[in-house]
Amino acid sequence: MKKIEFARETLADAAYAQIAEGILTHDLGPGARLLMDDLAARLGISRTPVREALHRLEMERVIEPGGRRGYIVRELTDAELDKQYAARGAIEPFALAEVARRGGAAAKYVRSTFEELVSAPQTTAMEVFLVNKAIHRCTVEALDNEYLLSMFDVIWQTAMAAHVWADILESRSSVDFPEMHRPIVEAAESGDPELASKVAREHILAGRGLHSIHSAQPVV
Amino acid sequence: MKKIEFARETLADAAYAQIAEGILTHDLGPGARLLMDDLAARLGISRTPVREALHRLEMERVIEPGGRRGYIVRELTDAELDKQYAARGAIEPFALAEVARRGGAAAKYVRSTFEELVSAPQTTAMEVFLVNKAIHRCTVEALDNEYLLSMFDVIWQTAMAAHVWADILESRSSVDFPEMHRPIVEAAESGDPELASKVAREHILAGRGLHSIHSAQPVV
DNA sequence: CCATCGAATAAGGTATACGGTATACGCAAA
DNA sequence: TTTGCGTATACCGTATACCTTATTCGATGG
Repeated sequence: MKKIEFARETLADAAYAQIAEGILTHDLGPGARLLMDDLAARLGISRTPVREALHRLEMERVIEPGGRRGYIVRELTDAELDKQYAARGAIEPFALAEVARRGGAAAKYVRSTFEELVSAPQTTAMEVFLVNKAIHRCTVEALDNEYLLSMFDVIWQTAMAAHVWADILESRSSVDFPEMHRPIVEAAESGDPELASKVAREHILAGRGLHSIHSAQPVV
Repeated sequence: MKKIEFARETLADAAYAQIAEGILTHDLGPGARLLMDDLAARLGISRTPVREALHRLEMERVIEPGGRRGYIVRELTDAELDKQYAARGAIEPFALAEVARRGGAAAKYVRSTFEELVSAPQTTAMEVFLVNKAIHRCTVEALDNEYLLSMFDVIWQTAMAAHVWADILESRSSVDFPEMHRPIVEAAESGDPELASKVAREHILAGRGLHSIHSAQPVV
């Protein structure tokens, strides 16, 4: 059941969602300049909520100030991807190990979330991104610690700007996303924190390798 | 030479700083209700920059929405302190271990930052907070990874609302803040990631214990 | 005294106007 | 052709007005 909460949604929230979607789907590609007046005209609303949405995206490091003229959609370099994956290394093994240590409800939560997500649609870049994020996020959610969640989100929000998700999708014939994550779930249920930490670290290392595979191909 | 950059400060930035200071110094105590119109009048500016500042503090979890009426300054419960310290456990041992692994410039940065901070003034709650934060933050800064830094800041920004820093200060006769952190620096220089991780974890555990000591005293 | 209803008020989201600053453009002089 | 200067324009931060919604308050009736 999906609770209807759109009565609480502000124009700023809607603007944020629209701009974020544009970034993820390449409508607003890397390096694109976002001017609040233009976006306001395009979205048919005033500048105020657009300004808020842009500030939020800035805080999430999805965009960066473009001098005196608006914002620029950030493009993640290889070096920055390395940093993202290093940061993932700080939190995801920690979280998975803790889930394994606790077992019980925490592990069950990871399992049930995974089973729901296995059959979720993954035909667009956005869907791939959201499912991947959700699978990893559930291992942190299971710990019921808002700080850990925010730390996770710090990384994954910016990952939105990593257009490599669409690129990985292009080579999907060689990548089975749900099955790649099954070891995560099994580790969560293992009761062995050391094993869980190891599985998470290896998964992250392998994930970074997927990006490398793409980078090795010529850009047309 | 200090570059003059105050021309870049907006009223929203100034409002943020003022409100944050009020929260840390108890002028705006826990549970206090912040209404943007009141604050605007008090600060002598319009609602717009105040609104921005409040949103920023909200995102940093220093304040939370108070239903339809403004924001409430959050008070950290014991349970939430536990979560903060757990989250610290994810990132600070990771960072210190990495500094130890790298050694060289990273370890030197931690040492030099520490030596600067040892003699920094620590007579007010704010000063104690800032120095403590800076010492721990430098172990993350040394890694030059903005994601790790943001993860660190996610925890420590909210810690601003932890008024226990002033309380710990009251019992300072039994706490030597700089010396408490010297093992951190030595671990950074040790070249031993496992040792560094252990030192960080123990330091965090001991730090949580300081809060407990306070909580055990009657509240007058 | 308590419950209900309508009006007033409080508070915030949004639209729009104003002003400041940086940048771009056009023109004249060297 | 290049450089410098003045003007116009672009863009954003801020102030203020307007509108909506929720809450509070006061009056009335049972």
